[in-house]
Amino acid sequence: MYSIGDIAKLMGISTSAIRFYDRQGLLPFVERDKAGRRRFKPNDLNFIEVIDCLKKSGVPVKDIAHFVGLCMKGDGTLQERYDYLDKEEEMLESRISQMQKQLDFLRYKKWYYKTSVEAGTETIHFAPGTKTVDPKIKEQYETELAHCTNLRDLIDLKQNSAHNQ
Amino acid sequence: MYSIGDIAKLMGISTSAIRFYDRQGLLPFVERDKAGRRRFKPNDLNFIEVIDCLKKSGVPVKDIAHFVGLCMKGDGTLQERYDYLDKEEEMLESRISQMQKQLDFLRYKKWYYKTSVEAGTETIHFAPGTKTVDPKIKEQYETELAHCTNLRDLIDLKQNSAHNQ
DNA sequence: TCTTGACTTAAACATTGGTTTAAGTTGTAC
DNA sequence: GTACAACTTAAACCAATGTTTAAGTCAAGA
Repeated sequence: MYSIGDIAKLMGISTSAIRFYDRQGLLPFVERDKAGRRRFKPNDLNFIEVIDCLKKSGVPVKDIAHFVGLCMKGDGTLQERYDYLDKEEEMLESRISQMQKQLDFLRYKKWYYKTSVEAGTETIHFAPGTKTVDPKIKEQYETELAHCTNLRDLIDLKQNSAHNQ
Repeated sequence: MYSIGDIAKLMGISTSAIRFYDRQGLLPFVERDKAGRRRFKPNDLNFIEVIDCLKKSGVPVKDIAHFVGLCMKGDGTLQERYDYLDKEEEMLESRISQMQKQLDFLRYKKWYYKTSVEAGTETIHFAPGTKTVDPKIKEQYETELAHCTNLRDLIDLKQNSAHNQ
């Protein structure tokens, strides 16, 4: 049996967050001792793990409460629970590939600033005679990316770290 | 030149969101026509792209405003801007690997429910004589995962989709 | 017995990220 | 010249996700 404090430490969250989740219907399975204190059973950790996973996946509390509600209803909702997780799997996959896209763009911008720092000015990327970025700069990055074997060589700036000594 | 409505369509967000970002200091580079309306220059799209990328990466508006502030200060902040993006790259990488972990767990749970649906009951995963999940079930999944060639065979439920016809 | 620490609740508060509303301005098309 | 659509602002409002506060309960140890 675990207290709310034990679970808080275990999950790396605050006790007030756990009470909040309880209010929102995420923890209907938690029992109480005769003083009214929450007592988590070992099996409750299986629920906690799923809740934690869904939270970290960016699923809203309300949606998680719906899933937990299905779990409490017994074997009649197994298919529904599978379908729910199937949908969340798809959402998570698409969120990950979205973030991978953003990461690719961020790396282009790192290259943009690495080369700017090396040149001492951003103007090396400007179209001749303007103060605006040359539209072809990104293509240039993509060409360099396609021909390079080590991404880090392309985008990581080797700091001449004399530090402040 | 683009109006606020053009940009809204382009980015797939509302005009009120754009005005909110402006209030928060994300768009100090936007000019106005003599009637006070925002006029986005083609070069502004480079800023918009970065802002959009950082937003989609989960960076708070305040932090993005700080980066945009650096951009407005000219070549003196190039190193700082690089360092900022470098930090965001790391954060994004760690967020992606976090989500990948959650995805792996979600797939275990899909397997758990796929096999439950096929058996008609969740009790197949319970420890003998109890109403609680057998602690060894996850190991069993991991063994099956290690030996399987196609993840989808392991976790996807083939619906006997007679549908409702 | 008394104190201490961990728990309980309800209700107020805080923050982030916007949306909505109300009132007004402008350029264009009829 | 008048209507319309698209813009402007400030301020109010909203939902999600907790945190904080105030007042109280309880078990264990000195």
